[in-house]
Amino acid sequence: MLDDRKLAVLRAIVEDYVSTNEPVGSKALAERHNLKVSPATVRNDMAALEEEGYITQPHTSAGRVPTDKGYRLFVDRLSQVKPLSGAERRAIETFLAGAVDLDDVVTRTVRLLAQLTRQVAVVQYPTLTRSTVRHVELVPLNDRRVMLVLITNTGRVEQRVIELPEVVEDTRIAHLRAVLNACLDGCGLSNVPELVADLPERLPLEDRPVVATILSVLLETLVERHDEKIVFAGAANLAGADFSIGLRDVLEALEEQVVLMRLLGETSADTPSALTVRIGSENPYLRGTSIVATGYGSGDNQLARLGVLGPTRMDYPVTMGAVRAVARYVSQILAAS
Amino acid sequence: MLDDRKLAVLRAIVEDYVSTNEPVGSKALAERHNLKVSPATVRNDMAALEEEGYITQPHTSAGRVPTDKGYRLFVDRLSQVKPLSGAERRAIETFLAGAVDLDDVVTRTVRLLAQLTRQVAVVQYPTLTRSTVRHVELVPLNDRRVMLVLITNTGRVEQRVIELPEVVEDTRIAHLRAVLNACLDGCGLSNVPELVADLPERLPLEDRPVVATILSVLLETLVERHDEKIVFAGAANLAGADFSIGLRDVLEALEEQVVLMRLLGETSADTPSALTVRIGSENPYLRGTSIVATGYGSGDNQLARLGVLGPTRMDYPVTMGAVRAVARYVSQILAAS
DNA sequence: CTTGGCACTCAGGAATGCAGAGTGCTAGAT
DNA sequence: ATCTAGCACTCTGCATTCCTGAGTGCCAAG
Repeated sequence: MLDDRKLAVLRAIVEDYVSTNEPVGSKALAERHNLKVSPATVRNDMAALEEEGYITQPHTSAGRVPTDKGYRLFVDRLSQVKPLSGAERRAIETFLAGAVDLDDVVTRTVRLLAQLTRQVAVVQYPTLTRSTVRHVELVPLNDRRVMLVLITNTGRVEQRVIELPEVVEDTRIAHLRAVLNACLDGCGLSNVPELVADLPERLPLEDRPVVATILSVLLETLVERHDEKIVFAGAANLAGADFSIGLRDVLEALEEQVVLMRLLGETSADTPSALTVRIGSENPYLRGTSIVATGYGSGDNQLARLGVLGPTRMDYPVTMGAVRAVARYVSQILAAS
Repeated sequence: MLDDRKLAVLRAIVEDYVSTNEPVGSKALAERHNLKVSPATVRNDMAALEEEGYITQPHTSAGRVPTDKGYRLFVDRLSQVKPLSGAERRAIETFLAGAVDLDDVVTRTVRLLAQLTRQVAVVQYPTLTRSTVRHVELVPLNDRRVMLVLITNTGRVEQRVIELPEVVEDTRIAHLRAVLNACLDGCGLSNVPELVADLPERLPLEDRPVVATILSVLLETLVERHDEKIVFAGAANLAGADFSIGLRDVLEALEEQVVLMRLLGETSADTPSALTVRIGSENPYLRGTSIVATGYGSGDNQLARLGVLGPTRMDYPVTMGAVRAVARYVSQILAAS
């Protein structure tokens, strides 16, 4: 049904439309991409492509525009991910290498990606699930309150203020800290609940209420925060773009962590580092936008996801190249620290 | 030059224009605000106001629109800050009370303010300058690296990974931690530089390179980060509004911490909790927008600033009320913790 | 000082008329 | 069987024109 030339025509339409933002007609197409056939022939092919739903015309006697289905075919079969230039690679490397802590890595990454793609970049904070406890710290604030600080091997720091059920002197706190660290140091976060389950029973009776309070906060910290945090940058890039839906809706979605999480999607279990591309209506949460995302993290230790969001009319090869490259570099940085 | 009626006319023009977004004419004005004079009289007053530069007409034979100078007079002399409703107050209180840590307080505050004002809200993280050291923690990561964690009495946690110049065993680290805490615990952050100045000299010779490294990072953390962090929310509210400058410029400014800081402005030394209103061209960094900001923090311990940014055509009394109320509540919350 | 009257101005919408790009179809060429 | 050329047709976008209504400024009278 779709011979090689028709595919070439589709590819040409996508490329031209993406770069010019104007419906592309048969004549211009035949000229610009030396297809060696006449506009009339191209028109026939276009009619066939339209019949199949790959392209459409905004109105009679206008050029053609790719549909979501057309972009999908383009991404799957007609395009190649475009690698970054050497200069870009070096820029990424030096920019990310300057980060001082995890927060900084994430912030720099998201800005970098936004600048590179000229779209909105989204980065999820590394999940705690797969990381391990590096240190647990209890800091007395006054005699009824302590601050719990949890440090992971990925450099993430979680903090919570805990109201104690009774007055506790600093020496007892110091002792509890030692107990906690002995119990948890180096353990995977996902194992923490079982590891601390019988902890109260192994301690003197008078410590149990305090320990119970502390543990409940600790567990809460783990489950509540474990992959919620997510940031974006490059909203300014939305200003020019035109979405089928309102700009307002897009901005609202960006500020809603939950929606943003859904947009980035799940890392598929088998191929976590594969690029996911969701085009227009394929995306149930924010139609009219496209998303290019991928997991990051070193090897089998997938940490979280990052990607970009933009209009359906997007330069997919370039965007995919940038997302993939940034994911690799940030994985590398995180693995090193 | 400006008698009472002329001022009343100006107030009416501002109020009508803000609510309708259309140039307001003499006839509509005389009707809606029972001024008890005829449109012709109003016209004369308008001519005078225009002469003085308080209002202007977009084109001949259109109604009048306030100028920046007009808004300024309105804010200074013709309007009263509008307090929030009881329901709003309760909503603020419960929403902010649910915060679990400083990060959460700031995040909730900025969202709340955005929702309340339907503008873009901006909140600066509490400054370290006036806060005191609650605890310094050194966590060994491996034999050449430690993580420095600095906890302040405002609940803020700063973290840095430090590369040590030589291999250092954990016991030495523990000792250094004790020394640092003995030296700094409870001290104001601004005093830290002088307090640690002679620290290397008071330690055995072999510890000095390590201590020097740690201290340099510590000092860096203090100066670099001390009031840089700033967040915003409610960008979606920009979608409808029309600025004299491009939407893109506004979004870009919002993502630029430095610009944002400038926009919020300095807390004036004498009246730190006063509302600052900067209107349109009064604002050198982002003309065409207005900013309503104030300091927050309890009593004489001013922590930082917060405010909102919106189009010049803004409901100042309501916005000012919301900003003031939120600043008070967040001050209260922070003072309690 | 206020008011009513009046002529004047101008933005914005509706109607009109092009010009150009692009299409679909058909008949002929390869 | 496929490609090509030609032609009539359709439709947007743009400029032009016209008209209406809101709003003004000025003046003379109350």
